Amino acid sequence: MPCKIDTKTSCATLLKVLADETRLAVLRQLMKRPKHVAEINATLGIEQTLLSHHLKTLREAGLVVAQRDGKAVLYSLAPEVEDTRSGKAINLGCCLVSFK
Amino acid sequence: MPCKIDTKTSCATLLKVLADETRLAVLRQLMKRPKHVAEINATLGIEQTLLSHHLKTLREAGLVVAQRDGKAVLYSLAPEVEDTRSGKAINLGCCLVSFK
DNA sequence: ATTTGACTTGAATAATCGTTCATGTTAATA
DNA sequence: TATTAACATGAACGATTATTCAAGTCAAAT
Repeated sequence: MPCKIDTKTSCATLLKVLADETRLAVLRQLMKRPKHVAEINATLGIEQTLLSHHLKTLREAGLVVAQRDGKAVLYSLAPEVEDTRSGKAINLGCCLVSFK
Repeated sequence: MPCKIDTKTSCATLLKVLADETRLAVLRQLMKRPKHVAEINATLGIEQTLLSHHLKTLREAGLVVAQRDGKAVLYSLAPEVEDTRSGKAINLGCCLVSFK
């Protein structure tokens, strides 16, 4: 499935991806720096398979990108949604969600 | 049910309220000015009873406030979430959602 | 006092989403 | 090349959420 950040994708659809405790926590971590799955999960403490599903949701929405790093996978915030100014916000195109 | 904008309410819970096409459309209208239910629905074209349910959700989340006006009801953006600077954003406490 | 207009509410159903479990993939190591 | 570590996927199930339908409230007009 392609990236959801295009002209067709509604703002509500993208906000829905953001509107989850786990996924928000992941994004907040990746706003600081790229991390491996295990590292992300260290502070979450949920089942790895569940995190994997959430990461897929984030990927398909175009909010994060994954790249293999040995037998691990490194996740980072997608460049398209990165807020270069503050580094504390996520740019969904339709709206900007800024955290404190 | 009380207002959901308090310290206990998670950001995800509030974002979930925002993450709906209809509710977003309503908020965008109310960011401009207060409106009656019928006026809100004029541009939405959904069943009135359905809009009423969405308005309830917005009310319970503390995003909008309602006041009777004759036999109509006037809705406005809740003062707590209003962004006094831009007038184009919604302040959820945990984060600020700004539109273009 | 009844009717009408403008909305709200509750209950039932339909649709979507999150979680779990079993299995699959990929890359390094033995 | 078999094994293990790190992660992904698909299907099934349970929990939430959206939508509809029927009934109810409240204020103004008749």
